[in-house]
Amino acid sequence: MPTARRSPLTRERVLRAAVRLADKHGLDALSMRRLAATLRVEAMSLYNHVANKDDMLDGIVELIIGEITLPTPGGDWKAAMRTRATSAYRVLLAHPWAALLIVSRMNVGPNMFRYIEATISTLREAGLTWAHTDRAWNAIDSYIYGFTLQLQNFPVEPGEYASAAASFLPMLPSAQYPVLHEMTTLVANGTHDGTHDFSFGLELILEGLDRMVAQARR
Amino acid sequence: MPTARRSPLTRERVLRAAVRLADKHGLDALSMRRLAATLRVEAMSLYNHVANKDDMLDGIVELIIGEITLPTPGGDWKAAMRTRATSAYRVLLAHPWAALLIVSRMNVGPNMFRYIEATISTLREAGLTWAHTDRAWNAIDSYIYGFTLQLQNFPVEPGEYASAAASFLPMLPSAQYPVLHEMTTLVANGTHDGTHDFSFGLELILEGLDRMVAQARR
DNA sequence: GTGCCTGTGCTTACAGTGTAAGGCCTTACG
DNA sequence: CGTAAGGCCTTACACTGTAAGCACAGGCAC
Repeated sequence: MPTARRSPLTRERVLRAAVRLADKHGLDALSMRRLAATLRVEAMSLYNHVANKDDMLDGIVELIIGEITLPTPGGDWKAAMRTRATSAYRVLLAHPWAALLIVSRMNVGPNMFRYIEATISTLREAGLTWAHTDRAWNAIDSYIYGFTLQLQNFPVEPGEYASAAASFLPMLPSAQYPVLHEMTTLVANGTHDGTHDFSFGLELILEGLDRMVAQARR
Repeated sequence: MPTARRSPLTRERVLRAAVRLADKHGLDALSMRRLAATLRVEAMSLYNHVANKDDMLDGIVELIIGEITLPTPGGDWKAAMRTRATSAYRVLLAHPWAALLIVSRMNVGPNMFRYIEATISTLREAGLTWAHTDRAWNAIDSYIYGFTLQLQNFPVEPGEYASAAASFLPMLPSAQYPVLHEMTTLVANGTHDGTHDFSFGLELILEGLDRMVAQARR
């Protein structure tokens, strides 16, 4: 008698389920037992498809790196890098666990390599030296990851900045923190919106690089 | 008969021991039981001085934030921000667990508030609007944390970049990753050192802000 | 002194973690 | 049909954070 056959586990299915679980319930909820449960399987069965938990985490990072739009070398390098950065930013927001994993482990995989290759070849074709390419790539990524992490760590929904600021004010006596107090008051007022702006710092960096390129051409 | 009295536990002593333990053996080794052991005490005794592990982690972040040199408002704002950034960078390197903790939790405490106050008042006195102050502060910190995390995550000691690059080369066939392959070859050669450079991106951001200030003055 | 309260450190216990070791059962192939 | 391989399972272990409650000390009021 054919028992109700479930489709067999694969590395792919395990990783996709892991991404779904982390997206929905956060990185802390992503334990081997819980992940197994979502696949209607016992924890140890996962180990037939991933070497261990670290391998699984590496796998889901690789998966979502593949979601980032690659910059295309050869055209407008600034636009390409902007596209890349905002795409990465969007992907990191869609998978709020990802930025932390990326910055806390070594990521080596085809998707990551493709991502790097597209990035540095774009910068090279823009006319940057090897040294500048390396540093530019690093500066942009530092900003992307740092910005995203700070944003996600900030436990206030956009649209609630004013009310959150108001509730923070009592902790910030103006005698000790005059400027911080004033800024918080302005946010509570609605005079200053206080929202984070990803493109601000990104453009600062891109424009700085642009000047470098222009200078090198002269 | 007076038993050998050990000095009593305090929050201060607990937190300092936690910093020492994390510095020496990493964040993963910082468990309540191990921390208690270094103080010759049982794990549960710690809970008389910290509310729980999260509270303890918040405490050690506050402690090391206090180690950062504050920027002094009023003088050369760019130099002040540079000093602040490099001091923060050095502190984060001295406590390799810190950056990850900072970007993965809300930090509220007097040291953190003082740090923010000094930062934004310096930027305000430089002539930036509230909006620009907020964004500038955020951009700089994003870069600091992102850069540090990427650096610490990169498991190669400075001085071993060349040999590490050489051992990576086989993973990077030039057919698929021509530019990445070439850059890695140059690092293996010693032609390009491949080291990370904190000040590169920092100066990009500071110069961008400088131009904003100049433009606003006109 | 006695009684009491408070605070500090301890023991025990529980639910949850990653994963090593090994057993069973289905499938594929000779 | 017999055998081998592999996927999934159970069991077990060492470790985690921390709740509950005990033991004992010091300080205070009387």
